[in-house]
Order: sequence, then structure tokens, then C-alpha cells
Amino acid sequence: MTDDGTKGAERTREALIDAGTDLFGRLGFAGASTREIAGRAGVNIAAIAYHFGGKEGLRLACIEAIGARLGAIVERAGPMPVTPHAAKLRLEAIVRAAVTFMAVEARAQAIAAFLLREITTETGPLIDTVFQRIVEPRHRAVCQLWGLATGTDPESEETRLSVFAMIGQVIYFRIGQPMVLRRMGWDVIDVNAAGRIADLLVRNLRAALAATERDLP
Amino acid sequence: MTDDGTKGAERTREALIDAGTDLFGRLGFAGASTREIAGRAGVNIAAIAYHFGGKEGLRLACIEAIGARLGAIVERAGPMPVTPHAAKLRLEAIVRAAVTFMAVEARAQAIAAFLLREITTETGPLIDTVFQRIVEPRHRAVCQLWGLATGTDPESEETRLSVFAMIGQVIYFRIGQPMVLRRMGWDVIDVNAAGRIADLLVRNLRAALAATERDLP
DNA sequence: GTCTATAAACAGATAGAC
DNA sequence: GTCTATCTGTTTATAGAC
Repeated sequence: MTDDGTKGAERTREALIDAGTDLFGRLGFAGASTREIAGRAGVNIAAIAYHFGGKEGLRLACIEAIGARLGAIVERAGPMPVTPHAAKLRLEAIVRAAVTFMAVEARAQAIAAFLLREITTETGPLIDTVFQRIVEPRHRAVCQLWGLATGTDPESEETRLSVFAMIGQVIYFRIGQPMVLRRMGWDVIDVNAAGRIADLLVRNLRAALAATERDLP
Repeated sequence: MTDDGTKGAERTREALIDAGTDLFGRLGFAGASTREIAGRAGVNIAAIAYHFGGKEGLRLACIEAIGARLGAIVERAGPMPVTPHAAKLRLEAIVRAAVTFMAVEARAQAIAAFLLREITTETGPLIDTVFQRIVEPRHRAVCQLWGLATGTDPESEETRLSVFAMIGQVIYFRIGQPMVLRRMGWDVIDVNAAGRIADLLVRNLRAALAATERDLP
């Protein structure tokens, strides 16, 4: 056992997953070499093949680690609201937490960058894994909240598209962050700036929910 | 001269830029090999070094070609509106055109995919080129429309962030298209589906503009 | 300008000592 | 489990014939 309570082998695996997530996210899967990943993790190159079977195995392990981590966050969010008002508040809290997570937290930047690269990839067998393990469960849960908040079918086409539009607003502040920083004249998105972005997106969320309710028969 | 009025050398350059844009966008810069690009373009591998000085030179040429193409589209849009109502209609038209461009047009998919990969790249000297030549002029023009439509300062922080949020809604239907298709149970986003997406985003746009006006002093 | 042939560097994977 | 050393294939870039 080491200081953090993990055996040597588990430490090696975690270090490789951390380094892999970071470098795959910043350089792309093809652009990150196994030598660089091993060097960043402080382990030997051969450890990648030994522990994960190869570079593709490490990629899959990174996806599964991210899925487990995001799943744990969702579980901490608490039980499903039962009133429309509570559902709206939960949606607003999700937007605020997501903006902060995406834009500020250093640890999350690597995760977000890696995930977004996997999402934008049109090809590759792992895209179904990303969808099934990460995107679909989260999206479906938010659709449930949206349906409850507006009194509409949670699985209607309109609801599913509305949730994607809301997601798009949030994650552009990570995807396009290099462009946002230049246009805003910022060096980083600090907590204050993230708060002002979150205020704006919450206002947009309320407006979109109200527009949905207004269109009801 | 050939059929389309270009000399042989110019044809080679254009074919390489087309193939490079497509493959860089789909596979990433590191993931697309010069052999594959040359093969797709139907030219010899050595032509890349001869015409562009190397792989990085081709990358820069692709960025410049996209900038020129998008600039031409904006010029066709016509003169700046002068009334708030006309500005709102112009914004709605931009959203509809952008959704269709992003989601449907086959030729545009390669351009969008390549551009989005360059935008998300944190490193590399070309990111400033992308911002100055492509993102900044377009964003500033939309901010002008937003300010006119709402009666607010076009360069205020709120306006600039609002425009980024609007952009985020639109481009997620390209960035996250593999996820959107799976969640919606679609094979492609056809013109009808793109129209329904555009309807939703225009409704969100109107709601966001109204919320901005409501907050005025 | 376009081609073939090749150089030089680098990739991921693996065998075997410890 | 971790290391060194090495194998095999692929990469970009280039030299030189045509």
C-alpha cells in the first residue's frame, strides 16, 4: 500500500489513465504518443501494453473512468424532484454546476477536452460506448426534469432537442474557450466570470422553459 | 486550362485543400496521413511538399481557404439593417441558415469539422489566424445585430456572451451530431429535421432577446 | 510540375531479464 | 509488475529522373 491506499499496480493504471485523458484531449488520440503518455505518468512505456493491452485499450479505460466519475457526480445530486418548480430549480442548479465544471475546474478541463474529442469523432467503435455509458443516461435524466418542469412529454422530439440546445450553450464555453477568451479579452475564465456566464445561461433556460409552456395547447 | 478554367497546378492545390479539409476534420491533423490526403486528392504525395512546403503548410492553406469562403458568404448577406425589427429578422435568418449549413449540407460538413477541430486546439500558432480571420469578424457583426435588436451596447460583456451562447446552440448540432443522431434515432439530419431544429432555436433566440429587453433599466 | 525511390525519424508492440 | 532492448511498420520529407 502507498500513501493514498492503492497498490503499485493500481497506481500505475491510474497515472496512465490521468495522463492519457490529458494528452488524448489536448493532442488527439493519434497525436498523443504512448511514449509521451508513459513519460507524463512517470511509468514505463511497456506498462501500457501490460495493463491495457495497447493504446486502444488505454483509450477505452479513459472513457470508462470518465463514465464512472460522472455517474458518481449524478448520484450525489439527490433524488428526482416531484414538482415542476423543484424541477426548474434542479435544472438551474445543473446549468450552474456544469458551467463551473466546464469552464473553471482545472481537473475537469482534461476530462471535458477528452470527452469532446470522442464525441466529435464520427468514426471509431468507441463512439457507441461513449453514447451508452455517458451521454444517453445523462441526457435522458435531464429530459425527465425538462418534461416535469414544463408539463410536456419528457421523450418528445421537442424536449430532446431542447435539452441538446441547452447542452450546446453550456459546452461551447469549453469547446470554444480559446475563441471566447480572445473575444472577451480574458486570460482565463475565473469563478466570477463563470458566475456571470451561468447567470446568463440560467436566464436563457428560464426563457426557453417559459416559451415551451406558452406553446402548450 | 482545364474544364473549370484552372491550370493543372491550381487544380492540384485545390484538390489537396479539399482532401486536407475533409481528412483533417474527420481524423484530426495527426491522424490524417499525407499519403491518404494525396490519394484522396488523386495527386502524388510529393505534391504536398512542393506546393505547400509540407503538412503544416497544407493545414494553413486549408484555414485560409475556409476564411475566404466564409467571408464571401457574409458579403452576400446584404447591408446592415437599421431598425430593431429588421435586426431581429436578420438574426433569425442567420440562425436558420447556420443550422442548415451546419447540419445538412454535405460540402459544409468537412469545413465545419475541420474548423471545429482547429478551434478546440489549445496549442499551435494557427489558432490566432482562425480567430482573426474567421471567428472575430463574424462574431462582431452578429453582436452589432444583437445590440440593434435589443437596444443595448453591441460590445457589452452581456451581448458578447449572449452571442456565444447562441452560437453554441447552433454548432452543437454539428459537433455533437453523432450523439444527436443516436439519441433522436435518426440516420441523418435531413432538411425537414433541420427545419424543426431551426424552429426551436429561433424560438429560443426570440425568448433570449425578449429576456434581454426585459432586464433593461 | 509530377513522378519514383529512398532517407531518417518515429510509431506501437513485444521478448526476455530481473 | 517493471524494466531494457529491439522488432516491424509507418510517417514526413527529400533527392533526382523525366
